[in-house]
Order: sequence, then C-alpha cells, then structure tokens
Amino acid sequence: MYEKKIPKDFSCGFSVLMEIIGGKWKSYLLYLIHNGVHRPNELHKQMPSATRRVLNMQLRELEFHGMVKRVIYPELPPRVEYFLTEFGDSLLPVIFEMNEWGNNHLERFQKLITDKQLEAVA
Amino acid sequence: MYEKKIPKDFSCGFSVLMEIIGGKWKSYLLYLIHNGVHRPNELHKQMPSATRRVLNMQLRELEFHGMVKRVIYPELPPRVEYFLTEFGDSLLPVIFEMNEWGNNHLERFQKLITDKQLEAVA
DNA sequence: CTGCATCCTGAAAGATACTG
DNA sequence: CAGTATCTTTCAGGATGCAG
Repeated sequence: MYEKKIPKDFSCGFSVLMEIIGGKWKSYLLYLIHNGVHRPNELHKQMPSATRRVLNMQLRELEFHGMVKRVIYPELPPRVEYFLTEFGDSLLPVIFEMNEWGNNHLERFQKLITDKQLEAVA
Repeated sequence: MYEKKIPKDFSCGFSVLMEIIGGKWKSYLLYLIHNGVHRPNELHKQMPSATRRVLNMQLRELEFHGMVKRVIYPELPPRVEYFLTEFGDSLLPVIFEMNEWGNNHLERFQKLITDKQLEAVA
C-alpha cells in the first residue's frame, strides 16, 4: 500500500495521499489556508510550536505537490500569501472525513491512552 | 491539527487517526487482514520488504488501539491469526476513501515526480 | 516580514541473531 | 511457525542565527 513515509513507490493511492499530507503540519496548514489564513506569519501564530523553518518547508512541499499556490507581492515589507489550488480544494473533503472519524472515536481513544498511562504507573 | 507523527495531543480527530494508521505498514495490514490474510507469515509474504519485527510491532500497536484482535491457537506448530474488530472495520471506509482520492490523482502525481526527477538530472 | 543555512536530536524502521 | 532483544541507520523535524 505504501512503502515509506516518503516512499518511492507511488503505485497505490494511499501512498500518494500520505506523501502529500504526511508531513507533521500539512493537514493543518491546508485547513488554515482554507479558512482564510494566508500569510506565513499568521499561519505561524496559529501553530506556535512549529518552527518557521519547518512551516516553510512544508508549505513548499505543498506547493510542489500542487496543493497550494504561493503569491508574492513585491512590496516593502515583503508580503507572501498562500492559497489553495483546485487540487488542494479537492483534498479537503478527505481530510475532513479523516478528522471526523477521529473525532467520533476521540473519547474512546483518549480513555485508552489514559488507562494505558495508569497501567504504566501501576 | 496534529502535532507529531506520534503526538501527545490527541485533541483533534486527525491526530487520532494519524496515530492509528500513521505507521509505515498499518493501513496495508488492515487492508490485507480485511481481505482474508490473517496469519503473520502470510502477511509478511505480501510485504516482503518489511521486517517481521516491524510487522509484529505494528500489529501490536493496531491491537492496542483496538483495531485488530489477536487470536492464538495453542497448536503445534504455533498458529496466530489477526482479525479486524468492529472498530477496525469502521476505519476501512475512510482508508478506502483516502486510497481512492490518491488513485484519482495518481497519474498526475507520478508525472509530477517524473518531471521533477528529469529536472534534477538536467 | 520574508526565507535560507547549519547543526542537532529523537523516534521509526532495518539488520541480525536469538528463544519457545 | 511464532516472537523478542540489541544494535545501527535514517531522516523528518527542531533550534538557532543570518540575510534580503
């Protein structure tokens, strides 16, 4: 199905999708951009625990994969904005569905983790 | 949305889902088990490039997360089989959808990679 | 504000060899 | 056939600092 986190074999759809949204912040980036957060600095404020460097890297990857478009305004101070492409839009429903499934089982999952931690202590 | 490949913050559904199927072979394992491949050795044959050790680890994680059930037959030679739980079943549609989206854009993506590689050579 | 260059760490995955 | 125990490798992601 998929061979590596960054596989060489993209023979199945799953591997392709994982390649595109497999990055640590990519899904969130897509989500935020979709919701009107377009500038790098604003995106960063929404996920302070991520580094600007990492954000840039992932944004570039998303750009390379055709999910977002990078628009540069030749101003001073410099301004850059990211927008979803049609391709990127097409992915949103899938991400939302993934998120929804997770939310549907969130409590169960958190309980699982909590119990496990209690076990570990005991 | 999600903080780490193996995050500590499971406050959003996406992170939960990524925790569960984020492993290198997990989605494929679920898929194979769903399709009637139940025994570790058979599973391994379907993905020879994975190590038995890694497969075991990921199967155990899937078991821990309640996606699969491990059944041990006290025979000689020893036999073990994995089955999807209801919980695991509920995830399949999502995985299939992810796979379908990827397949729908597979050609485009492969072309992208190919072109990129040609670029790199030039 | 924007991004890049450098170095570093940690966790996942591979290799190998072992037991029941 | 099943699984586990080490050791090593790999690489995405983090920390920091500089530059346009």
